Amino acid sequence: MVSSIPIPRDSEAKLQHILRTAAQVFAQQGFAGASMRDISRATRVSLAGLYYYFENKQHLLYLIQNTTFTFVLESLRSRLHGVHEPPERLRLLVLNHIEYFLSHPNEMKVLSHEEDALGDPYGEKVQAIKRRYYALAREIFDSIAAEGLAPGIHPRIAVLSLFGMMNWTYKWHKPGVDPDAAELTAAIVGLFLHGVLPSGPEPKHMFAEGITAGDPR
Amino acid sequence: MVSSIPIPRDSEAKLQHILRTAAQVFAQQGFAGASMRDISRATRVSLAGLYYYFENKQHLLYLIQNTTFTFVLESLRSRLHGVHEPPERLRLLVLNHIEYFLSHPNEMKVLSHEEDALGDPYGEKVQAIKRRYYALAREIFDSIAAEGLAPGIHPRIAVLSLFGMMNWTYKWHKPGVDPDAAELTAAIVGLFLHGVLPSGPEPKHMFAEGITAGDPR
DNA sequence: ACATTTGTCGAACGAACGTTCGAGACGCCT
DNA sequence: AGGCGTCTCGAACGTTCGTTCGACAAATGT
Repeated sequence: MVSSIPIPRDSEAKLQHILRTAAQVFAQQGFAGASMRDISRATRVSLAGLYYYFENKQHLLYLIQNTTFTFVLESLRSRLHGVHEPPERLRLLVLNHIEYFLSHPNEMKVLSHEEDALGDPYGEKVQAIKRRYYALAREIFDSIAAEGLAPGIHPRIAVLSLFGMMNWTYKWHKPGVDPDAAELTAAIVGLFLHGVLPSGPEPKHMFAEGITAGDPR
Repeated sequence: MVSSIPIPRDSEAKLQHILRTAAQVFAQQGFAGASMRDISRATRVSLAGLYYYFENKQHLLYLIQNTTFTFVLESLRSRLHGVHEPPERLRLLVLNHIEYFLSHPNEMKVLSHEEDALGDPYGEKVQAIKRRYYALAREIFDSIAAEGLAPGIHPRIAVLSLFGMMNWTYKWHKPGVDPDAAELTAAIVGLFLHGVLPSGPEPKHMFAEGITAGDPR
């Protein structure tokens, strides 16, 4: 199903309308699976008219990915400004990511799902932003790790696993059923820092091998 | 790049050859982005000849997903047989998943990436296996949670985050550079159960072993 | 008033798509 | 030898693909 918002007159606004709608189509059908005619139909812009706003189909995908990724990255930067406590910076990273994911699911799905779909005039530019984003996350993680890290944790694996948790949400999160951004952020940060097991001051009896808990059914 | 293994004579073996090679093509170009002619070229089977082995393109994708998923699920079942300690069962779940991921990256990428690409004669069947797989994971998690859980953890989110960590690996894991299945499994299980921060009685001065792991990238 | 820029689109292009058809080659039974 | 499944494929079908072209209306500048 496709939105039927009246098309704005202004040109810049119309481009934004096309990007939003195209993101929806790409999210539903995939980049290769969606045709320019599908996008023409969804946007109510004629097939030829679309090419006034971008050079070709790949360029359209690039515009979606670039504006989305740039916004997420800049939004994170501004949120981090003036915050120096490493755990809070981590929380802001996850919150920023998840909030955008839940409020712009189409764009984020396109960003996650069509990572390799972009050829190499455009592909390299998106990769560059991605690397800056990862580097920032890695920086935040390292400053947390400086205060002490669980033994045997590779930083690279830890950070990529965190991205795995965050980016996978688009496959399962149902708005209204699953928790909202704040709660989901708390869950993921908690899981990432402390895991699912209680790690408090009293570890009770560390799990002895022999214990067989009752089968849940 | 595409393999050039001599084509086997036996028919069942040739089907397997087609499934393996097609998985490679789908992994590289996506399901919608790969044409039957691409698969014909990669398998060295004529375009028309392919249709002796399956009804249409969707059916081909179904065969790949179904055989892969069935194998992973059955392989896990047999590994779990006779093992009753919840933590070890969790470890086997992750190990089985990661091992198959690293040894059959094309098939697993197709499984993760083309989840919705299947129309509804076939789609429902794959979904059914996926639900059984998730239910098994959820069962294992619940038996772990029965021994005590960190406060504020939703079981559904925890399990899906675990899948997120595991399934995201296909986006970043480089064989020979990143850790092998055993090590990656240990990292993910550790992360999932205890998080990245040192748990237990001594919160500080844990300068442990993970320090040298420079990020190759 | 007029020339120019900015948007918009119907119609068409050649190429590529998934699928089908009929014919033929091969091995195996009687 | 002859018939019969099994397997293979060149050639073609109709459809859809991304993209281009030229025409044209409305706004803008002078």
